[in-house]
Amino acid sequence: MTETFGIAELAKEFGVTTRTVRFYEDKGLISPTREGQRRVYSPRDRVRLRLIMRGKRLGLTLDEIAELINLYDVDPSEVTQLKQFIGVIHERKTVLEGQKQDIEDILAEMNRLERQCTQLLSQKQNKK
Amino acid sequence: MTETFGIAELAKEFGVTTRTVRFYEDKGLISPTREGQRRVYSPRDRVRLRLIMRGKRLGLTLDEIAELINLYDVDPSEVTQLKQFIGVIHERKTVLEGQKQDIEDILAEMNRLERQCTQLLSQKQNKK
DNA sequence: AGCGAGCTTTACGTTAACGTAAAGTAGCCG
DNA sequence: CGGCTACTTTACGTTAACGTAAAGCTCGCT
Repeated sequence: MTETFGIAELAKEFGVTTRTVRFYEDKGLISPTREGQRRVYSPRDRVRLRLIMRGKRLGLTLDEIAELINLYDVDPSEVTQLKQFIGVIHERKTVLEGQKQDIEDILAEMNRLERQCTQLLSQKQNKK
Repeated sequence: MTETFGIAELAKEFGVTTRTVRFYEDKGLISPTREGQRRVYSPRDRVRLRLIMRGKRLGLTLDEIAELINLYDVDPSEVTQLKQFIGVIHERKTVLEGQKQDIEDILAEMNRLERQCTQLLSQKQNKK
């Protein structure tokens, strides 16, 4: 028998409210089982939550996150599906590489600004 | 005299509506001058718009983007401000490096999935 | 003078992603 | 049994980031 989790437990682990976790269920992002009326989450649900959080850190909408997550559940027996799948992956990769470039640009600028500042600061410190 | 731009011109260039451009002005992100009643945008406004778009691609809110943009306008004469400034830069860098890591993780997975798919696909192609 | 194109302000509408409050249930503890 | 705690459903509220519609200026053309 595999480990299970309660809703409060998972919410705390990921730093969100239980409302949020239920909301993601409404949106079809996770599908916990029930034990009586209570929700019971599997390790798989937990992995999905982790993926959701990662997506959110990147500014994806829940719909986009759903599309990404569901990639893992594609049936690899149909050739047309496989081709579509590869197409989607390509699109996603393009966007992500753009984002990565954006980040590297900003990081470079930040580093430049930082150097400039520390230098200015040490100048002032010395003069005094 | 330096180049100027109309609102429709800039909107088209960045793929947004004029409403959006005016909205950013309301939020204090850009401050075009007026020529009679009409808005006139400088190259500086254009640069800011470019920065805004980059921020949006990274999933930042307009408030966060404003904070970032205003970093460029800090007065470098006050030591306390400089120190604060360096602090903000540090925070930003941490977040960005996290995002970058997220992206690299997903990209790695995408590549794995892609290889797996193309391989599956060529197998099916050969068997037929 | 009339008119259309392009701009303006004003203001109400919309969507996503939850927050928050109300009211009910199920299990355990003294 | 009463009460607490943790969960549940239902439903209305909120914020960000615009969309969209209405009504009015101004310039240039015919």
